[in-house]
Amino acid sequence: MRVRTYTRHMTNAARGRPRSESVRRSILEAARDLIAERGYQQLSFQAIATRSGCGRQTIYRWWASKALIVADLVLEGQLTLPQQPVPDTGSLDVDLTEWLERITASLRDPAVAALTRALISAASDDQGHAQLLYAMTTGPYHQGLVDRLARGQSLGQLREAADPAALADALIGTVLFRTLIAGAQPAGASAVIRALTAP
Amino acid sequence: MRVRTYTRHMTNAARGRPRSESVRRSILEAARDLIAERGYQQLSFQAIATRSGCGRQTIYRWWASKALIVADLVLEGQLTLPQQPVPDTGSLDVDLTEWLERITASLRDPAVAALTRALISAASDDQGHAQLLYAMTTGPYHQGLVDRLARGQSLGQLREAADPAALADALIGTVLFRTLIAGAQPAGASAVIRALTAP
Amino acid sequence: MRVRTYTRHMTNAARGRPRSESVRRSILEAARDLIAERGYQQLSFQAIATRSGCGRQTIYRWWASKALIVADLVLEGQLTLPQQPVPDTGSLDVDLTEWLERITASLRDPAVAALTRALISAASDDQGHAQLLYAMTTGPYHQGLVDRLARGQSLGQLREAADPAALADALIGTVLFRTLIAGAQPAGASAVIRALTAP
Amino acid sequence: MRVRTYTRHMTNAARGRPRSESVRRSILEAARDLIAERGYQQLSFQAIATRSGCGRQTIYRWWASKALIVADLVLEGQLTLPQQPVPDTGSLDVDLTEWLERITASLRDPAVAALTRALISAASDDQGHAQLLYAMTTGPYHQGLVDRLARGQSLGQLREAADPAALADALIGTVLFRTLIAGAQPAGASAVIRALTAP
DNA sequence: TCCTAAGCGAGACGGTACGTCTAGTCTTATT
DNA sequence: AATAAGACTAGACGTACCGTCTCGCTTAGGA
Repeated sequence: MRVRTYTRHMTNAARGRPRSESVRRSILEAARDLIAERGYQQLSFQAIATRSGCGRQTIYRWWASKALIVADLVLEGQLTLPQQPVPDTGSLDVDLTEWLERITASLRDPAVAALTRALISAASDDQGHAQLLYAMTTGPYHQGLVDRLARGQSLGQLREAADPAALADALIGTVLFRTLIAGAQPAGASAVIRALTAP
Repeated sequence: MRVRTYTRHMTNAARGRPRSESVRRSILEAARDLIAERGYQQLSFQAIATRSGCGRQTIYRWWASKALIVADLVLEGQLTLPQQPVPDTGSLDVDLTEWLERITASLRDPAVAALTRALISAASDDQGHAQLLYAMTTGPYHQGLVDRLARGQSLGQLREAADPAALADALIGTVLFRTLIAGAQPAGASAVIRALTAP
Repeated sequence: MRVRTYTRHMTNAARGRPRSESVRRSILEAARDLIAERGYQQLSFQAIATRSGCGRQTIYRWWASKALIVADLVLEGQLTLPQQPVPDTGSLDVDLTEWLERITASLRDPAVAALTRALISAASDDQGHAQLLYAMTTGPYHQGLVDRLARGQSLGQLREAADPAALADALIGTVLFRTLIAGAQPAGASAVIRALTAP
Repeated sequence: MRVRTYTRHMTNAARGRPRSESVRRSILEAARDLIAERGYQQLSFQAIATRSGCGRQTIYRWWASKALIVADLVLEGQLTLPQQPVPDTGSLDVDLTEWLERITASLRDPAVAALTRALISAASDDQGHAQLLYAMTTGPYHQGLVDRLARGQSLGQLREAADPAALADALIGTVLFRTLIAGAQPAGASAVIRALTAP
């Protein structure tokens, strides 16, 4: 991920023609669109170059693999599970179910599903960056979930033995796995919520 | 998967040289070994043919895609999460934790991890066969988990509101997702178990 | 040069799809035309494939380098100095001058010049095949010249000390060098002839 | 070849930073060494820049093509057939044979052969500058040969009908052609000498 | 002493071609 | 027919150069 840009900052030399920001954006946009249209597996450097109108070498110069392009898409915020804030109506049960519904609704959009699936493929593809990509994918709403679970726990809506961070991970994992890989409704997550929050 | 073989049975004509079973097995074995060694993404028809010593066309004749070869590997029982029976010592908490430990232990074997990851990639790759591949992957131990959860529930070790089938799905999903994609320890699953089974 | 075809003959197995003669010819024709149009240096596997309508790999399968394609063009007789028989009117002086004139006339055709220059470039380029290419280039008329010189010598029109084979080489070398590399009229060759044959 | 420098003289403005003579020399030296090591075909602007430590643009600024760099190498005297004076012992036959031996001996040095071959390639490559490059290559010893031949002719060691200039050209052409392109011993030239100078 | 013009190292950019690999399809002889 | 063999078109891979284009820095007059 822009390791070279980082190096530049280190040496603060800034020699030579500066990197073109517009080219960088057009590459990321082309990659995003191609993933949405045909999926991560079909994505190729060639196709990105053709679509974005740049030379193939320009992509190789900045990204070592498809997985790292996907990582940059995440950093750009162009590729995440939609940022769904967890509501707080006072009832943990109701709020988690509502959040779950919103997440699954947005995953019904083929483009969003394709982009998220790309993240999973990228992580599965490239074990060296798996944790990075995983953190990028789940990070944004992990914290929101943890906070909401902890608030519910302090009100006695979640038993003491439950670890909010672990539960948040399990909920996200279950949703993504069921929805994107199994291609099924994430009924399990909803049931888990009920099992956890039942009095 | 072997659609043509099926057609044969229908028309019961069976003219010409019969399909070679030994070739079929050597192809599947070659595919299995190549997945274990280099992963699903790197798997190619070419490499399978070379390794198994058959002609490339023979593979194309019987399998339309890499994903369907993986499906056959599952049918052959050469490619699944290891068949871990859920123990029953009387304590649901202890038994689930034990099962979880065994599963994660077997996933630490790189070959097993690669084969399982291949199933996930194949399902993610080929949406048309996603549910089939998903069922093949999780089927073997899904039922065992459901049974054990139901027994615990009847003994009051799991609250009434929890649906054993949904919980089984969530546990499996969480384990696979965390272990294979995130490349992390499936701490979440363990915590979920504690949260669910705490008195 | 068609080493693999030769191997085929050796093992006389002839398994698999046989090589397409029409493709082979279209490749050689495309190469010949491209050399005539743009020169040997500009010739590329890419361009040959595009022009002949074949896949690039097909060319790599049969020829390891541009130089060897040129060698095959020679074997095909599509690429030589034009086959000019040395006349025999009885006067060595007159006949050699006549032959020289015909050769230089045909080299004034840009296509012929380009093809012959390609042979020289190929030999200069690829030291490993230099002698082969040289023999291919000069072979066809070398013998004719030697014969004519020997006949003249036996009639006393060429001094005894002159070696016909060496003189033939020198004449050809001088013509090609002057015409193709220096881009000048091969006045030298004509003068050498006069010097040699003067009484 | 340094067209811009010439322009400078015309406008006698000479503003801005003057051309660096040290950079110019390091570029020519790098080109010379690379030709000696890997040949003219493999020579690239890129490699010259890397080896000489200058920017690529600096080379493009002053030379339009590889062939013109070679031309400058000749002007610098860094790239010619070795300057072999033609001896004069009184016997034309002996002297020419001696000269021929020296020339071929120096061409046995791979670096000298590579540099000379580069000149031929450059001339063959770039028809626009062919005569220039040819003149640069042969010029230095052409005159020496002509002089020696004329002296021999005046002593009756060479028949009257022979044109010294044309014979010099033929000798040089034969040597270069046989040695550098055919990769063979220039036996022909030696035989031509004997044929010409025999009583 | 500043200003302006040009040379220079560096390196990004759109390209073309390389040589290799794989995908699918096809055409042989053999089994 | 199925099989091994392998040629064929197609196209992606990652690399190397091409020729062009900015950049910041340097080095010289001339103002």
